[in-house]
Amino acid sequence: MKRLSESEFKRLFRRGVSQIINEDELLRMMQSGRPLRLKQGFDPSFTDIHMGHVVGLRKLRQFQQLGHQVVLIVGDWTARIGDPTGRSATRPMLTGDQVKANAQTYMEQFFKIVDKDRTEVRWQSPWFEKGIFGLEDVIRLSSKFTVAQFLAREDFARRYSEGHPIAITEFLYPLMQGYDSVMIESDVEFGGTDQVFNCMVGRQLQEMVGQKPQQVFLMPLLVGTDGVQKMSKSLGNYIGVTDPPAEMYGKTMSINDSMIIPYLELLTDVPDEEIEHFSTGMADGRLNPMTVKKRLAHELVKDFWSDKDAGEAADEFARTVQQKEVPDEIPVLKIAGGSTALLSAEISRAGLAKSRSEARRLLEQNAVEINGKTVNEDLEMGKIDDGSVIKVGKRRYIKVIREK
RNA sequence: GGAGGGAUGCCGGAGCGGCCAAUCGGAGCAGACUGUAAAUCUGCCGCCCUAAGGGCUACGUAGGUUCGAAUCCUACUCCCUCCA
Repeated sequence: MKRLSESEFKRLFRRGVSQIINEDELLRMMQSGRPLRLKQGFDPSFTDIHMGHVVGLRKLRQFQQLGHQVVLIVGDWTARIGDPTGRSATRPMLTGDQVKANAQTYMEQFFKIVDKDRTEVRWQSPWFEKGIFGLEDVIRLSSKFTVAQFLAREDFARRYSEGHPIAITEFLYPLMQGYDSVMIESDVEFGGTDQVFNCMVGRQLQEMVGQKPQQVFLMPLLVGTDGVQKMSKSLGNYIGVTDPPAEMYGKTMSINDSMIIPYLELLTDVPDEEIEHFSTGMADGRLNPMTVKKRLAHELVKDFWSDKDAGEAADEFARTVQQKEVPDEIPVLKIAGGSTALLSAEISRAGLAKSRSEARRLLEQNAVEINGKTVNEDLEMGKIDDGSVIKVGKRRYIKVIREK
C-alpha cells in the first residue's frame, strides 16, 4: 500500500471529519500496508438510508478506494434494545422476519454507496445467539464498567438529570456494540459524533482481551432540512437516498441557505477550492445562494440517479416552482357528468387535503386555483369544465376528467 | 415495602370548576414577499355540516360530585424521583 499523497490525506482526514482517535496511530496503520478492517454497524430497526448516513458511507468508500475492507455489522440483537442515542422513545420489538427484511432493504441502499466487493457482512447472531452468549457473559461484560462511566455519557447524563427514564437494557447497548468490535477484530470504527461513547467502549473491551484497540473515526452529524435538528427519519427532516429525482432535488432546494456549504462538503465530491469560492462568493453577495444550491441539488441527484435525471429535475423545478407552471404529469380526478359534489369534498377525497375542513380552509386562504384562477367559492364539481386543472397549495395538482 | 410527583393536541409545554377545541413555542400548511420549495412577515392549524352559524369527539382509563369538569373525588393503568 502506497504512501498517502497530500491531497488524499486532506480528503480523507480533514474534509467531513469531526474527530479521529487516534489520528497518528491510524496513519501509521495505514502506512503499514495491511488492509484495515473498517467497522460500520447499523440497526435493522429502520430501512431507509438518508443523507445523514451518507456522510459516513462516503467516508467508508474513500477508505475502500485505498484497499481497505469494510465490515458491516447487522445489529440484529442491538436492534432489539434500540440505540439510546438521542431520543428516549422505546422502540417496538421487532420479529426476526422484520429484522431480516429491514436488513435486506438497508443493504441494497448501503451498496449504492459502499463497494460491495470490499465489504464483509456480519450478523450479530453468531455471537449473541441463545446458547452461545449467556447470562454469565452478560455479567462478565457489564462488570467491567461502572455506572459513573456510563452516566458520563452526555445523553445518559442529560436524560437522568431531566428525569427521563433510562432502561437498564440501554446500558447493554454500548457493551454489545463494543463486543462486536472484539468479535470482528476491528481496526477502525466509523460513526457520527454521537457514537463516541459506544466506540470507546469497543476500544476498552478489545484492550481487555488483548486485542489492539480500534481507532475511532467520527464524522459530523448532518443537520436536517429544517436547519435545526440532526437529520433523522423520525423527525421527517431527511432526504432519502431512494427519493425520486424530483423530490430529492426539491428537498435539497428547501434547505436553509446556511447549510449549503456543509452539505457540499459532506455529501459531494465538489473540490475544496470550488466550495471555498462558493462560500466567499455568497458571503460578499457576488453569488446567489440559489445558484449554488441548485448545483448542490444537481450533484446529489446525479450521484444517486444520473446526470440526466438531475437535469430533468432541475428543469422541472425551474418550471413548476420558479415559473409556477403546471408539471407534465398530474393525477386525474374522474367525476360524473352533472356532479353536485362540492369542490372541498373532492379535494380531500383526492388526497390533496387531509380532511374536508382543511380543504375549506385552503379555499379561504386563496390556496386553490382552477386553471390558474384563484377560487374561493366551494363550487359544485358539475360547474367545473372537463379537463380543468385544479391546483391546491404550492405543488399539488389534479386534472378533472368528466365521465359521461 | 414506604413517601412524594406526574400522565394534556404531531412534539415540547401552560391551564387547575364556567370566558377551553384548550395560552405559548416548535413542526406542518397557506398567503405575501423574494434571487430559491431559503430567510422574513401574516394567517391557519380536531372532525363533520352548502356554515358570519350549528353539531360531534377530545385533556391516561373507568366511574362519581356539580346547573357546569382538562380542572374536584374514587378506583385502575403507566411513568418519574427519593427513602428502605
